[in-house]
Amino acid sequence: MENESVVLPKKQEFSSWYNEILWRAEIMDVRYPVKGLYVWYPFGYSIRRSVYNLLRSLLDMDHEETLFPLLIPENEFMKEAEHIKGFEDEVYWVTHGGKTELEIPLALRPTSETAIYPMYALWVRSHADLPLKLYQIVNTFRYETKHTRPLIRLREITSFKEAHTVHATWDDAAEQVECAIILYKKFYEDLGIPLIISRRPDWDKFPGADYTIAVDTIMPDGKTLQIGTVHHLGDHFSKTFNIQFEDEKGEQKYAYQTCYGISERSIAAIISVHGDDKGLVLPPVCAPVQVVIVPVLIGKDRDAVLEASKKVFEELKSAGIRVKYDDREIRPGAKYYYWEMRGIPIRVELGPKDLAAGRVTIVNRLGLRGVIPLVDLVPGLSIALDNLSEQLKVRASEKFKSDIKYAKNYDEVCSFVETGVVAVDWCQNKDCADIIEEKTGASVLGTDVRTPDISGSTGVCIACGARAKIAILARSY
RNA sequence: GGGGUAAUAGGGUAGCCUGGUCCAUCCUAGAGCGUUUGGGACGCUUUGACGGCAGUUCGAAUCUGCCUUACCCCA
Repeated sequence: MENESVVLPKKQEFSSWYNEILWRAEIMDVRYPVKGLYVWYPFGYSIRRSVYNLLRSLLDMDHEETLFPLLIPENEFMKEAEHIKGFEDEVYWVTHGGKTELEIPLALRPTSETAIYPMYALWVRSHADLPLKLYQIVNTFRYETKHTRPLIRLREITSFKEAHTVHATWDDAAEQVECAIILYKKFYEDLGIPLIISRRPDWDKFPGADYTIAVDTIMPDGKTLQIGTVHHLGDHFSKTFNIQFEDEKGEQKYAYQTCYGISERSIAAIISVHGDDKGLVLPPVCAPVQVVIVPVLIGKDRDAVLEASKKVFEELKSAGIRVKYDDREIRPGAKYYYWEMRGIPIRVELGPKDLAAGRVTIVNRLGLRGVIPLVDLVPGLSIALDNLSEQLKVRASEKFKSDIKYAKNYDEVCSFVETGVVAVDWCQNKDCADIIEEKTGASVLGTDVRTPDISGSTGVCIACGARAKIAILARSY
């Protein structure tokens, strides 16, 4: 019989499952004595590192990495009116140096536009300097007043990847927005996370942006999680920060900008989308350990098994597979549970029977068993890893599709929204959105939805009957 | 934004009203020893807590105030 205390809550009880898995799989320790700040365990941090390596490798094709200061002087921070309005309630201020009150208070960046753009004003001189595409991976601070949650709603976002680009024309910037979306699509596709890509309604766009495109995924409880945003900033910031360039004709012009970000919510998405009742499930691409070797040590073949396991380890390691050799003095079964909780994609078992047969037994994280002859070790495991990646992707996308439904009337909206995401026809009018949000308890995520195939649209606003477009309605984190 | 409830070992609880043998308990974790080992082994020994700061008192986990944090309800 399974002891209840060692079993994870079922994934259906998402909230307790999530909190429990964070410490059982050693991702985050939530006991740090400041609200909304959490500690990365080394294992969690190693996941973070491999996820961000992937993100870096995608960005590095077309961007350069940089690093700006954490502190932003009040006068710079206060320059862009819309931007301030969006953030002023959640900024931490540094007001003292030691006991001396600072002449100009310093903000802990809630995001870095106002840190970066004064420098961009110095760096951008001519059209030859454009486009400028930089990014940084930093911590940011927001004084969240509600319900903080590890990796999801934080007072210190520890892993904010923010890119900031500058272009000569509005259209060039718009094109960059599309490039960023493609980049994020690729990133999440590699991680097997399905996306809703949509344009945020005007009242929900980034403070100071022309428009915002967001990528969301669906959590196990049917709520959406925003896991990336791309903003077209127009020339709002270039005018306030005086980012000008000389064009081919020698005229001074204001530049157009974009910015786009991804945070550790991407890791919350990996945990939540792929995880199951047994624990974490990591796609091979971001698993800090892709293969764990568990020697099965019994009786007299002990030394031979140990030696063979070590050889397997060396072979996989030199083939570039991230592999772990677990030779702890505990029973093999305990190791199986241990590594399943931590989401390791493939377990290699090697015992006396395997040794005699010249093979290893492999079990992937979804429970698929097989054997690989020792002579085929590396190619065999590469295939097994690829298969698992594919299996995860398919599983996630099937669940995702079943979570989105088109609703043709209020009754359907109200019932569908309890468990998932709803597509409705909406006329784009704020008044109608207020009515819809009021009646359903969900909010408008966005329009111009690109990802899911939604059929059945009537083209008529569910609230007022005017001409309408599909909008996505959801409860969200 | 408004209201409520709570905080005891790594986690879960009892004790609090009625201040005083309080060495409390269950699970887990850590240390040590022995027997084990193809899906979470077992036995014995041992470690570990009253959220923080003040106050009342001979004496505070227990009473009072403030702070912090968490959870629930309402807008």
